[in-house]
Amino acid sequence: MVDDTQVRDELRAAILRGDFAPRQRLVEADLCEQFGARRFAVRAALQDLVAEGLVERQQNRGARIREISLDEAIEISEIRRVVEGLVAARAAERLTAADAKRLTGIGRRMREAVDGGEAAVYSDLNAELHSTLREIARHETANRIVAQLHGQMVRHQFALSRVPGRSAVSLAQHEAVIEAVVARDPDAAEAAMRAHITSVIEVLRSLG
Amino acid sequence: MVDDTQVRDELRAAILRGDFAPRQRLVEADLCEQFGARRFAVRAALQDLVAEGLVERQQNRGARIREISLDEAIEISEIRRVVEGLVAARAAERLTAADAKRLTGIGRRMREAVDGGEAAVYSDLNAELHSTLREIARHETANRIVAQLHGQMVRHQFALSRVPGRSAVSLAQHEAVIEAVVARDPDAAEAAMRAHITSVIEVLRSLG
DNA sequence: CGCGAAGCGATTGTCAACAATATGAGCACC
DNA sequence: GGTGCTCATATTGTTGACAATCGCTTCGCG
Repeated sequence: MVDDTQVRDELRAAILRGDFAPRQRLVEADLCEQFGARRFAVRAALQDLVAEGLVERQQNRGARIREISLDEAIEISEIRRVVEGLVAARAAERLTAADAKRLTGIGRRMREAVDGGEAAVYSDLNAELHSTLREIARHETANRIVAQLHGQMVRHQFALSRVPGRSAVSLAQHEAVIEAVVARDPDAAEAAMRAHITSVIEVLRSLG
Repeated sequence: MVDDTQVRDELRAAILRGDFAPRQRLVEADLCEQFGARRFAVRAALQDLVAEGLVERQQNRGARIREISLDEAIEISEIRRVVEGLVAARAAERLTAADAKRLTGIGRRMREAVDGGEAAVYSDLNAELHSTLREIARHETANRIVAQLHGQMVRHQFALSRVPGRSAVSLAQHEAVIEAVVARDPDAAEAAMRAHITSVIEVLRSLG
């Protein structure tokens, strides 16, 4: 059976993968064919993705991929700065010995990836670090918000990763975050995470 | 004609007004009658409110008012602490002379309300202060998130306002926020707002 | 009397057809 | 050649009807 949450998840994955261009129209009939679903399910999926901020709808003109401007990407990053700061602080408070091992392992692999010039690997580790911190922090509300905002940023995230020399700067900041969390110092962890995302915001500004 | 956004807005208003109890079932047919709408529109409205976190749905068992536990209310307040901190800082940066006048006016009326023992008036002014700051900050993303989280908190907010001696403590904190914003000091404004919401969180914890 | 199966009413989930609307092409007219 | 109008077409919005499912009651059987 074709579950409507399945259509929603597949469509979201396709959007995050970059299968659709910003402002591209999402014609319901086409999506039905693409996902082998009924129009009813597609419609429900679209409504959900509107709520997630990935899709926008206009009365009688259907749905299209929402375009996130650079200004909005900066706003989103400003929120992420404070919310992920909270996540980092809380991870520092709740850290177990096993968590510490995981984090230092990610840090080591990050350094290896940067030294080896493996940009794609580093990008994956970046995602892994942030999501591991969220896992450690166990803050459901924060996780939901960060996940949603992250989804809206995918396209800009890609642009970020292509800025030359970015990974070296980013690596040092990530190591500072890991160090503070492993030291179980919430204030330092929050400050380090905020410093990291502040630098992301500065790069975004420089792209304007 | 009965617009489905209209049903959604009315239903949301009813929930925020406290017309429904937590965990109360929302039977589609009843809502149709109550709002004079078709089931189609009610269904779409419910789906939107699920996304807003006010309603929850279970397969084949329909929708009910989502109950927000005290723990979750604390989590939500932790997010609000950092996001409204950002809003306050940004309001301090963007403040105009007219804005300053509005804020000091709200502060003066707050003090009068507390001195006069008018709890309801003070509660309204509280909401007005926070929303005025959001207006001044003009941070769309933050506003959306705060509005959503605030909606989920209504019931607990009510409990808060009934804590004896709360308004005197709260007044001083609000005045500190206003003072810092009017002084155009972003860091002080953020700190003052965080201190304010920290105290809200402590009261919530004490209720557990 | 206890227990499980079957039936029932209430409610939600799904559908295919129909209505309403926007968009763009073709045409008359200036 | 340009401009505004009309109409065809593609697409979305809405409907009432029907199917599926749930929780509960009742009934049969040991």
